[in-house]
Amino acid sequence: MLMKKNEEFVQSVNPKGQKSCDSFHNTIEFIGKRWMGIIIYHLLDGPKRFFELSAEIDGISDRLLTERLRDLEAHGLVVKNQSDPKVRKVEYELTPKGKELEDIIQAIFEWVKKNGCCYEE
Amino acid sequence: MLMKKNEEFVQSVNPKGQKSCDSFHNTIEFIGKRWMGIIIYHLLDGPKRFFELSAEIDGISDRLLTERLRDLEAHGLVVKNQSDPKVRKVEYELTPKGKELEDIIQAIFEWVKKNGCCYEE
DNA sequence: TTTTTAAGATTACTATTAGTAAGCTTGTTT
DNA sequence: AAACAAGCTTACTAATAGTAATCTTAAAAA
Repeated sequence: MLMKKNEEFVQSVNPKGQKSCDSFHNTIEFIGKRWMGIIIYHLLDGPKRFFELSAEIDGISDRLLTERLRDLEAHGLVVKNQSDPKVRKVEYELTPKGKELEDIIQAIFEWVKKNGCCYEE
Repeated sequence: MLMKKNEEFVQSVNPKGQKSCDSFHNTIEFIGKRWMGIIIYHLLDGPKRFFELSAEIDGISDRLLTERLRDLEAHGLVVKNQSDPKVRKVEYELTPKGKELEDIIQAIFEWVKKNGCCYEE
């Protein structure tokens, strides 16, 4: 599998026989949180205001948009820009680290392009 | 953003001004479900038995492993092989469609490699 | 000037999803 | 014959998500 392509990522095996891939695990679970991918996807366009994200992302609530943006901030993937605190203009922008998530989003796009949707309700 | 790289994916905008990207949305939410990525990652090694996945994936419960495998089956990403129904040997294997998820997993690996872990508790 | 509206949240509550633990069935090992 | 293992399923609790209402402050409208 991918380990062959990236020798650096050959996984060690712990005493229980489990692969130790905590940072991979943590990352995949973090960016896999509900709405996370879509938010990142929309931020790849450039900095956006809260209400813009809210309007563009169909179905997300203010509560979860706030929560996810705080998560992203806390992990250094997004910065919150509020030039003048007196003015209610807050912009959220991907950090360089956040922008590098584009490759992941791109890979998902490619998959969908080849394989179509995998999920319908 | 990525739309520039993939003209096919230029998004249309619906009357509410929302990007219409349902198959992308559905897919990202599906593969972003808790444990999904890790399960796919472990299946990229080749076909595996239930107890092997259970042992390799630190912290997953039988209940959710079953549930996720059923999800994956239902969406054609995994097939369940049980050569002889009298023998309790069940193997789960990625379909070609499932194997193509490797690029996504790979992209996450690359990100972690460059940027380190984004999440710790 | 008073009223209304909008941005960017927070709070309270319900519903859905995940985690924990036990149990079930059938075949194999001791 | 008893104990154990694979692959589930069930019942229950905890955590996360969804819905809706509310809040603050500033600017726009009346």
